[in-house]
Formats: sequence, structure tokens, C-alpha cells
Amino acid sequence: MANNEDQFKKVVSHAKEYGYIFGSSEIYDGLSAVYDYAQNGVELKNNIRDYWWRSMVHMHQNIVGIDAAILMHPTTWKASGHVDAFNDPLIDNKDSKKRYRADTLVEDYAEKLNIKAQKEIAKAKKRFGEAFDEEQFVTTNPRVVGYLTKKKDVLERLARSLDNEDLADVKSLIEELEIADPETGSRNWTDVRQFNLMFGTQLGASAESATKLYLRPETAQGIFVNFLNVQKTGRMKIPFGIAQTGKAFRNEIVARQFIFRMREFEQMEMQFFVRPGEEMKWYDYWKETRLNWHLSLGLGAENYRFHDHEKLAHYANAAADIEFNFPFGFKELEGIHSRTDFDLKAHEKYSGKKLQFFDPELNESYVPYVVETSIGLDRMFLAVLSHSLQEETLDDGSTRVVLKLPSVLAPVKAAVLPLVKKDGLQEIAQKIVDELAWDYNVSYDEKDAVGRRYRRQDAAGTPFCITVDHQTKEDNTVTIRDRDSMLQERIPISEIAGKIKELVSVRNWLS
RNA sequence: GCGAAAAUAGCUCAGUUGGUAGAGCGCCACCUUGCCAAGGUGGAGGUCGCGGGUUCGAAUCCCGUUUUUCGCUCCA
Repeated sequence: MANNEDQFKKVVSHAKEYGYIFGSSEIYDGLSAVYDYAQNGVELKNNIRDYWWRSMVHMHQNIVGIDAAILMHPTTWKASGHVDAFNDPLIDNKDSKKRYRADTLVEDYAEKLNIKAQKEIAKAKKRFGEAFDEEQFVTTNPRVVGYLTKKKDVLERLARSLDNEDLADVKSLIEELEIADPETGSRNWTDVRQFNLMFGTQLGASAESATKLYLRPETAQGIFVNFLNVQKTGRMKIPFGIAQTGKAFRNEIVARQFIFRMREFEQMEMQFFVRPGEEMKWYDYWKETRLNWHLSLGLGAENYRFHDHEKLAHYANAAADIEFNFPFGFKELEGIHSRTDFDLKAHEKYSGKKLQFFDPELNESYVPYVVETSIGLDRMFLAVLSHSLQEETLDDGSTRVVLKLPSVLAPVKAAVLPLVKKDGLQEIAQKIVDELAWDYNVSYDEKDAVGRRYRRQDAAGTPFCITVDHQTKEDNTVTIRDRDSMLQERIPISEIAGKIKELVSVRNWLS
């Protein structure tokens, strides 16, 4: 455990030192759980996104991509359930340190009153037998009337306070009713606080006329609301998919573990629309397909596992996570969910528009079922980075720090190094850089001894080093050194581009 | 959000019972070397996270605050 913690610290500081991740607004002490991608980080992130996009969109003839806006019509989030589900008044017990939903505490109290009333009724029923007039009893028995009236008053006051966003009154209510922590009996409560997991903002520059909007808490809804547009204009036939990458925002109560859980994060999602009844077949298909995508990067099959959800969200009838072995343990990296027709039906209801597909084979229209694959780009970035950072002991007993990024994802594909800073080697190296730059992100380094430059490139994650030496001047050959094996091969300058292509092409990695 | 720990140069860290800051690596310039880091000379870079307080004097003691890490909780 201490080792893993250590490894995680090394990943974080390496990410900064080598220009992958910086804390946001660092000169102002930073902003909690917000991070910036630096010069190498943005390249790696773009490469991961591209690797995903090409495998999902370009390699599937029945999947197309979109890029929906972050701002959406506010009703979207009512339909999706986020306005209700992401908006809770919470209260903490100062003694037990437990947190509860304040409205649930009050509702539970009201339910207890109801139970008491029902008990009275049951007792009376037993006593009076056949002659018992329940309706009359409920309206006349002082105890029952008392319980039920109080229940009604409590719930009404709760509803009124929540509607008015009067959280102080919810607290007063809890205090007046002497509601105690259900586990410990303590009545030492904090104030009630509203936790809205969605970031609010407004459309319109003047405060009076502005419309309250949310930054999207997930990208999926941008796909659902465009379902029919894409289906019609793309002449898509079920089964088909719509893919999208983009930022989403959540006011996480606890945002932690570096870029694993951020307030602003990027998702790579694909919603696959299928015939009702066929969703489990596709669910299994996508579980397997997505796992294979991960395995193609060679981070080790033992570092992945499925976690099948027992408890399902309201919209799903099957759900699994692909978990990765992060330095802090196996954690969710990607989710594959069978979302049923929940989302499209909800949007039909709220928009009044039909979101259906006419299936010529069945000769009928239906709301398609949806199988979703949703991966966190930042989490994928962290998985790749943390797994790639290694410290090796070499044969001579010395150690080297090497960032063994999959070369298809590496920010810089090759560094071109003149062996010495004279004899015209620099000019030759520069020419090679200029040529390769058309197709690859390459760098040039002439400072320090070449051995030290190799190590510097190892730590930065550059998979290949091309060295120009004195022999280059005679026969136009260079050496190309592999980061992981440290082995060198001599090849003609004219073959460098082809060699790099072979080693970093998406085709060779994916297939 | 609660509890605990931490914050000193780009990175990793020293800094004694309070006496106005150091090392290694890295970075920059020059010299030297030239195929697997750590040769020489010179140099840049820190209001010790921020704000208050105690004190003649605070990196050091106290309070607050921000950020990070760990545990709990919450969420998916």
C-alpha cells in the first residue's frame, strides 16, 4: 500500500515536471480539483481521444460522431432526471459525522407518524371486529387525527420550504420535531445545505431577463436530443451508434485523486440504438469490444476487470464497469450500460416530439433501446500515464526512469539528436526534423552528452531517438534507438518516416 | 463535508531550543567530452502557500484561510 501511494506521488510529480499536468491557476494557489493539461499532456490526451474516435467512429460504418454544445435547453435536465437526482438538501450530524438528506429525515419522521396511526387503526379494528367503521374512526379518533394531521402539516411545511429554498426552515423543522440521527440518536445537527451537483450559469447578459442554464453533467443527453436529426440526415438504420467526446461538469462533493475525479472532465461516449429485446446481445458485444480496445494498448490484461452492477440506476437494466488497476486500486475507467428506452421516452414526454424509428423489417415504429459505452478521457489518461511510469534497474546496476507510453499515444514520436554539436551534424539533424514534422510531432535536442539526452527522452516518454553521427555524412544512415529495449538499429535517412509509421500507426496497434 | 497529515528554488528535500534561507538534481551561458544520466567555470531562480497574532526578532510558536494527500462519508 505504501508502495502504491509512493508510486502515485511519483506519477503526480512526474506529470508536472515533464509538462503533462499542472494544477489550475497555480499562481493563485490553485482551484480545488481542477487541472490543466500542459504541452505534453495535451498531445497525449489528443492522441487517446483520436485512438478512441478512430476505433469507434471510423472503423464502424454504422457509427457517426457529433459534437453537441455544452449548454442545453434546461428542460433536458428535467427529462434526464438530473434536476431531481442531482439536487439534494443535506445535513450532517456533528457527533456521528454522518450525512443525511434532510428531506429524507423529515419524510421518515412523517412516515413514523403514519405507522403510529395505522397501528391505532389496527388495534381498533381488532377490538370492534365487524362493526368497525374505519372511515369514521380515522376522522374522529383524537389520537389518529392528531397523528395524521401532524404528518400532513410536516410534509406540507417541508414541501413549502423546499420550494422556497428556505433551508433554514428545514433545519428548524428538524429541530422542532426533535429528529435524531437514526443511527446514534444525536440531535447535534449542522445547518442544512443545498448540494447541487450541476453547475448553474445563465443565458443572457442582463440579470433580469436571463435564463437559468446548467453546464451539462454528462454528454449523453446531447446525443439523445439529436437522435432523430442524425438518424434522418445520416439515413441511419438500426442498429446504429452516435459517438461524442466532450467536457462535462459536476460539483462533486468530494473531488480527489488527482485527475481521477475532477469537477470539469471529458467523456468519450457512444450511444448505440438497438431493437427492443436485442439490448442484451449488444450489451455483451460492447463489453467485449471495449475491453479489446483497452487490451490493444498493451497495459496488461491483469490490470483490467469487469465490475457488474448489482444495484442499477433508474434508467438501466444492465450495467458494468471496466475497472483499471490504478496506483490507488481498481477503479472505474469505463461504463457500459443498457439504458433501455428511458432517455428517449423521457424526451418524448417532455418535448412532445416523437423519437421513434420505423423498422422496415418489422414494419413498425418503436422507441429504440440504448446501449451506452462511456469512458472518462482523463481517467484513461491517468491509467496510461500511471502504468507507463517505471523505474528500471539496468544490467550494470544503474537505474533509469522511463515513461513507457504506448508509442501510438506518445506526445513526441521521435527526438532527433546530432551526436556532437559540430562537423555539420546539427544541420543534417535539423533537416530530418523538418521533414518528419509533416507527419509526426518530433523534437530536436543537441545539449549535453548523447547518453544523457537518451535518458531525458526516456523520462519524457519519447519512443524513438534518431542519432546523426559521423557515418551519416558518409552513407546517409542514422541510428534509431528504441526507448524500451534501448537497442539501436542503423537505417538510411530515407527509411526513417516509414519505420516510424510502422511503429506508431493506429492500424498496427488496433488490429 | 468531518477527522488526520503536509505546504521552503522547476523537482526531491534539509533547516537545531525563534536570530532575517541551504543541498542534490534540473535550468541558462561558456569550456571539455562524445553512443546510454550525474566533468569544469560562471549564472538565474525563494517576500519559506496566503492573512493575522505573540515577540526586540518568526520558515520555526499560536489562530484563521487556501491547496494537496490519506481515512470516513457522499456520488456514479
